[in-house]
Amino acid sequence: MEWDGDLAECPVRDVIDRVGDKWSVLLLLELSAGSRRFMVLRRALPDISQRMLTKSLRQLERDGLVSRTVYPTKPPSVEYALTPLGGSLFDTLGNLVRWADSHHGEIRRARAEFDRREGDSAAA
Amino acid sequence: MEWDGDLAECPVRDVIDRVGDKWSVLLLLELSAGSRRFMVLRRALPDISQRMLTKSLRQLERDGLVSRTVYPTKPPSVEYALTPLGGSLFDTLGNLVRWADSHHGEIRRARAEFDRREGDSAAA
DNA sequence: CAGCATCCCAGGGGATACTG
DNA sequence: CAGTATCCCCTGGGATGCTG
Repeated sequence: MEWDGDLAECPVRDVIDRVGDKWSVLLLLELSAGSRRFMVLRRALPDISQRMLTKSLRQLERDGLVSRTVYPTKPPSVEYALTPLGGSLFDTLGNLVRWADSHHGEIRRARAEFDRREGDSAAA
Repeated sequence: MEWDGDLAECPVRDVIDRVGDKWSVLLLLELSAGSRRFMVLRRALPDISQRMLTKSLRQLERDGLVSRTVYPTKPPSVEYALTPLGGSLFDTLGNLVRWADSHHGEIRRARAEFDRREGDSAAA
C-alpha cells in the first residue's frame, strides 16, 4: 500500500478526519441501528449541539456515508440513514472499537504509570 | 458491546482521539518499520514541527503505544519504537487504512456530486 | 541531538436566537 | 420540526528561539 508523500492528498486522511472528529462515529453508530430523524438523533446524543449535529450530518452526507431524505410534510421531517458505503465504514470501524474495548485497560494502566513516573500533571 | 452513556468515559474515545489527531497514525506507520531516532522521525515526516513531534511521541508513550529509550551518549540519542500494544493497534488500523484506500474513490465522487448539487462552496 | 518555552493563529465546537 | 446565523471560547498545531 505504501504511502510516499503529501499528507494533504492522502486518502487515509479523508477517512481519519471524519473518524477523528467528535461526533461522526457516534452518529454512524446510532444510524447503524436504523434510519433516524433529526430530533431523534438529538435526543440520542444528548450533549451534541444542534449546530454540530447539522454540520456533522452534512459532512457525512457529503462523503456519501449517510443519506438524507426530506418528507415535505408539515412540519417537515427529515430522515437520515446509513448508505451502503457508510455501513461498510462502520463495519470496518468495528474492528477498531473492539480493539479499543479490549485494550483500554492496558492503555489506562500505561497512563497511570507514566503519570506517576513523570510526576507533573501530564494528565489531561 | 453496547455503549450506553457518557462520551467522556467512553474507552473508544481514548483510541479515537489518538487516531484522530494529525500525526499519531503517521508516527505509528513510520515506527512500524522499525525503531527510529528523533531526528530520523523528523526527516521522515518533513512537515511536522518538532513541537508536535515531541508532543505526539509523548502522548503515544503515555498510552503505552510507543517506547522511548535514552542512550546517554554525547550528544544524546533517543530511540522510539512500537510496543506490542502499539503494534497491535497499528495492525487494527490497517483495516481502516485498507478501507480508506479502496473506498476513497467513492468518497471523492460523492463529494464532487454533493458540491455540484449544493452549489455553494461547501468544499473545505 | 533532543527538547522545552513562548507566541500566535485557524478552526472545532458550544450557546443562543431566529426562520420556513 | 429542522434547520440557519451569530457570537465566542478553547484547543490543536505551526514558527521561532533557547538549553543540556
